[in-house]
Amino acid sequence: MSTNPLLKGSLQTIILKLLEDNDQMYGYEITQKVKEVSDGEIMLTEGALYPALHKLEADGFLETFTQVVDNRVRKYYRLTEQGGKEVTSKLTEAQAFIDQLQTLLNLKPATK
Amino acid sequence: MSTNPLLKGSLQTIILKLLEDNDQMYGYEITQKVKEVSDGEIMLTEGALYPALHKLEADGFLETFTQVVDNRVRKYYRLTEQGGKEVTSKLTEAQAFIDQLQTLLNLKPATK
DNA sequence: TTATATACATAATTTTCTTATGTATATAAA
DNA sequence: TTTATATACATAAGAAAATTATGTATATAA
Repeated sequence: MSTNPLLKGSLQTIILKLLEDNDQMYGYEITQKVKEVSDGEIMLTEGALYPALHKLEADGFLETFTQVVDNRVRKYYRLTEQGGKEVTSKLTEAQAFIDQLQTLLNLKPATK
Repeated sequence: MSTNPLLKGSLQTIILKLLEDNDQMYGYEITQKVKEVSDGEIMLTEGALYPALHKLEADGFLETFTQVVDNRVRKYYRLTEQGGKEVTSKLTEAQAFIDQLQTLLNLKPATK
């Protein structure tokens, strides 16, 4: 439960980037990966994750296939070609945002 | 206009930080300052700004007073003591968020 | 048998924006 | 002179994107 209001807006970008690095992932795996990489600080809630995945699929950025493992269904997501382009675009946007925010908040790391 | 979905959640922090640096500011002045510092890339809309200011005041972080300049009313905002503490808290949170996001998106500047 | 982990999903609600609209004065341009 | 732009506030309608709460179902550890 990230309780961090600043997470708003960055979820799609995080999902797309993970799928660029990992080729194919299923929802639960994404939550665990984010938890792991963020040292437990960012916990994706299902109520945010699944609708976000569905929207990215509806927008044509992700495609899916299912697989049964241990009698449980996993729904895997993979980037489409359009999704691949979208990652680049979203990452550029994210970098610009971070730069602007750091400038506005005076959080720029000292230039060396 | 900023159209940047990543701005979501950072507006309050931006306002509080500006008021930490500038002692007292009025709404329109804040929009111009943000525009200036961000090289015109971030345009605060009134529909976002004024409700945010009102909420920060209702939460006890800001206090107000009005002044008439050239027959036009300006509503100035200033940090309360509680607001002063809130800035520190929000900035810490913002820094943590930026760090996590950069890690997740592999945007960390190379460590030297 | 009970709690926790794995795995999906949706509904109700809240927060926080965008867009549109409204009021009003000052000043520069046509 | 009247029209556009800038200054200055505000709110309402609607959309986007979360949180919180539920719900279903299986596997495994206590």
